[in-house]
Amino acid sequence: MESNKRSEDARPVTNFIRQIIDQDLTAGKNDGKVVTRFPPEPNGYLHIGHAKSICLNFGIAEDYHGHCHLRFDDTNPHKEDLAFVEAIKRDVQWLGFSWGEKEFYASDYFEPLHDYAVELIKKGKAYVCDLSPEAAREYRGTLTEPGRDSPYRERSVEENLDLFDRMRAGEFEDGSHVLRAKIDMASSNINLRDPIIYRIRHGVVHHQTGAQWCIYPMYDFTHCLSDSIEGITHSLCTLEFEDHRPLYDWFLDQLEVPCHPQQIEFSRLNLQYTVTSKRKLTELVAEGFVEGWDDPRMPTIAGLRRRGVTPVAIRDFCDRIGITKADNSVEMGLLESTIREDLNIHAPRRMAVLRPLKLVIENYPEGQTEVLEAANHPQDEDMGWRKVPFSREIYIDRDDFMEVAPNKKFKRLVTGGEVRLRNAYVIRCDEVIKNEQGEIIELRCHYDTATLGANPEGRKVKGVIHWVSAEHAIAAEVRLYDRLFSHPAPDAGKDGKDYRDHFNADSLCTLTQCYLEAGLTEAQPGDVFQFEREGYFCKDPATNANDLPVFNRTVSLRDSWAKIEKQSASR
RNA sequence: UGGCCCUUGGUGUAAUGGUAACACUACAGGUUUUGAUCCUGUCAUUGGAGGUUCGAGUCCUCCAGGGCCAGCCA
Repeated sequence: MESNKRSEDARPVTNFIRQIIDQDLTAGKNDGKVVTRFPPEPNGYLHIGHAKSICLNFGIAEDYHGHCHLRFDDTNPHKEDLAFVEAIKRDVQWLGFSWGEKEFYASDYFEPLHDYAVELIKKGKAYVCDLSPEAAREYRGTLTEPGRDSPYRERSVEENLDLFDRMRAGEFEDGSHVLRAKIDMASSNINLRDPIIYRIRHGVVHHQTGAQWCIYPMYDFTHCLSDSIEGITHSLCTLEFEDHRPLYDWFLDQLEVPCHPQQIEFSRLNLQYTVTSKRKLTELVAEGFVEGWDDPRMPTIAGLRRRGVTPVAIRDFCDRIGITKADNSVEMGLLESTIREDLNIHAPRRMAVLRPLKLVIENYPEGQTEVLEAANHPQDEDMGWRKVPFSREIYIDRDDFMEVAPNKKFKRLVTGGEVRLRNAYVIRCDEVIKNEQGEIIELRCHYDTATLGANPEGRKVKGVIHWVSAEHAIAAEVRLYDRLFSHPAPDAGKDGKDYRDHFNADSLCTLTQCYLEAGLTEAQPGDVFQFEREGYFCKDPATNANDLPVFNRTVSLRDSWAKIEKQSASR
């Protein structure tokens, strides 16, 4: 069983929110209880930015022996879907968090919410407004000019009660009436300029409440009251809700509520070369830039899972990025680093040739097969050993051979040179066979029989390359992924460009003629291996058009040779 | 030209008036049957200017830069 606890020597995770909670606890606030909530709207899949919030909320609940509620913020049936509810639950669970019995829906509270609205009306703090959306916008004013009072602002309590009843009863059309809080049309905070708390929505079937309602409460009204009803102590949300906090507090101050949770805001995650906006991810799916929400290029939890990223890596990543109020731009390298760290420890090693080049060992007997032993992990004996067939004809990667070494640092196979075949023998290349176009199609080599598990005498062989036996290898498709966008901040919106303009057309590279070590036949969907010298690869749930197994590259190995090549190329 | 918020190495964070710490990246070495892993070392006087203080990344003032807000979205 994998532990989701941080290692002993790691410094404990702390942040300004945990410090506030610590202070609240010492002050004896909330009877010493800590209750948080993760409140997704079921209108899309969860992404890495949500993971930050999930780890924060569930992490705090765990560490303070409290609870974290999973609450679906389902007040806008127009955009929401039961399929998203299910996907969200699967993803939170997969990340390793459990909400137990604490699964809620804002729609569970539609009746009490309605009663709170009535209470507000009775207190003269809310009114039904007949202004059209366009007129309302005009009355609202701008950032620099105050708004004007609605002509319907001074309706009597009785009239408001009657009108609100009739809104609920379905007497009015969409957009014709709204219920608004009566606060201050001149406030410098636009959220306080008599915000709408109920709107009319006919003809939509809500995934939880069906056709029961034709009026739906707005976020600001719903959220604070849902928090209060559930006894949330700390309501953690992202920075864009900072301006809403006065409204959050206003509703709770006006109404007879069970408790007054504290809203605390933190900055959302910005991850370079991708987008963490549900709207944009929705568009990428809808417009066919990717194959779905779980496309391995997507920063969604489902995409990362299909890519082979583990929950441990994601949680570690969330620990490392921290929680602050500062705008941030996290490098993809940090995520990759946490992925590699986890996979390096846990992924069994295999050999796979992605761009095959045939190699014949001339002094190896035809028809002979030898079964060699290979360690599943070079540093972890407990992961055991496997058997790898070796024969006269093998495949190596095209990149591992050059007729002439480009520089003295090149350690792979060259004409007349020697190299170690990983887990096998040292070979020497004697001859290069080319086709009519001059392309290398085959290598003729000799092997040194004395070099299995032993170094050759009198000489040093520096290079080690991987291989597979041609006769025994299994054919497969391998998909290599690169960053989704070619710009570190694709959604910055500067220079008049749309994030779509930065889409990386080379984000998917499909290799259809790969050969894998025979034992990989038994790989199950979701299994992750290290293909030595290449990277980490995850077996995809599906096969390709030719019914071949598919492996997705989770992340490449760190590649210092590529750096050397790049440096010498730029010189 | 309104209100709210933010600013510590390339990046993300820590330091809660007392020697600027950690991780990632980068660079330089070492080990290695993965150019991986692992190990060692190097890289910031905290946006700017004043002020308070024995002492300021931390407190105060001003300035600069950045973010968010004018959905019947959340």
